[in-house]
Amino acid sequence: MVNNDNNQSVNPSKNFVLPFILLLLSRVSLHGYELSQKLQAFGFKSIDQGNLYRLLRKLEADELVSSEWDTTGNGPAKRKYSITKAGITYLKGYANQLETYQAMLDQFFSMYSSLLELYIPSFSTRDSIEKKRSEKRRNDDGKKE
Amino acid sequence: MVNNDNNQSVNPSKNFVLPFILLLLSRVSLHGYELSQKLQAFGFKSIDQGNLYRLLRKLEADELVSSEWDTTGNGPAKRKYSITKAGITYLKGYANQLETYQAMLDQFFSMYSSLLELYIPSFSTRDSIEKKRSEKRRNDDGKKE
DNA sequence: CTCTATATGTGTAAAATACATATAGTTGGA
DNA sequence: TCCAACTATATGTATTTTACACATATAGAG
Repeated sequence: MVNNDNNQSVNPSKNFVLPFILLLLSRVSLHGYELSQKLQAFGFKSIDQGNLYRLLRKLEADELVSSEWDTTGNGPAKRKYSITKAGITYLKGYANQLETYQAMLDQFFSMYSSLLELYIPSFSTRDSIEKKRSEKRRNDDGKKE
Repeated sequence: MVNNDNNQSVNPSKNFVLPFILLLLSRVSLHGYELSQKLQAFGFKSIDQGNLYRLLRKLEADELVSSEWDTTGNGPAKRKYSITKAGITYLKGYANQLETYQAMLDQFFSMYSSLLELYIPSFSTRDSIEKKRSEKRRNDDGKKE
């Protein structure tokens, strides 16, 4: 059922990996094990193989993705997953939720940074990370204009 | 026990509200119901009253916060919570985790935006929000320099 | 017969959530 | 003054979901 209601709370932990899967599939069709690799690149360290395949089957049952067998190439047939129109709609909805969540994190770190600056002596690690982030933002902005 | 190990995964859902509580208390001591209100302002829509007080008691048992009775003012005595040194340390650790998470969200939206631009016709809402965010970032960066 | 790839069963612990109930002091009105 | 309503904190309990882990199964390709 994958949570098709509108009661998504501010906490995105209900299948957090799901929007990333849909996002990846929205760009290009992928097999299960390819997805597993891409998700690791996203920062998901340990995706259980069995649970990933199970989730994909559920997504297909919910018609958020579709699949067809890919018999080209070596080895056994691979199930190639693609996103559906409903999947894109769902992805959009999930993205809106994540946006709220991202805003909360921004707010958190805004307060957190000033806290460190004011009250806590040694915060070099956090400071350097925040600096990197600012630089990345400038680059991102630059690309857009 | 509040999760004092180092096995925090990339998914921050284990008591997501907790770092926000610690952050709020790191600035000023607060009563339970004040916290409840501030958390709502942060974006937490529904904090169960009983569970919040229960969490605060647990945080005190774990010595991440301390409390004393505040008998000034009207109404019954209020328990005034303050963060402890261990609480600040814990907050720092949690902030590092949230940072990883924030980076994932940034990556997500970076891909998501370009996806919308390339493949999906009407995305004005999302676009305007992303524009606002970019502007905010520029302002934030400006303040730092 | 081993490797790759997909698939499903099962169990457990933690987490999220909800609702009920309890205690006790404060306040305002009949 | 008594009582009801309100504020504030506190704890019990139940349910469902989530996360995670591990085992096992099928089946084609080489």
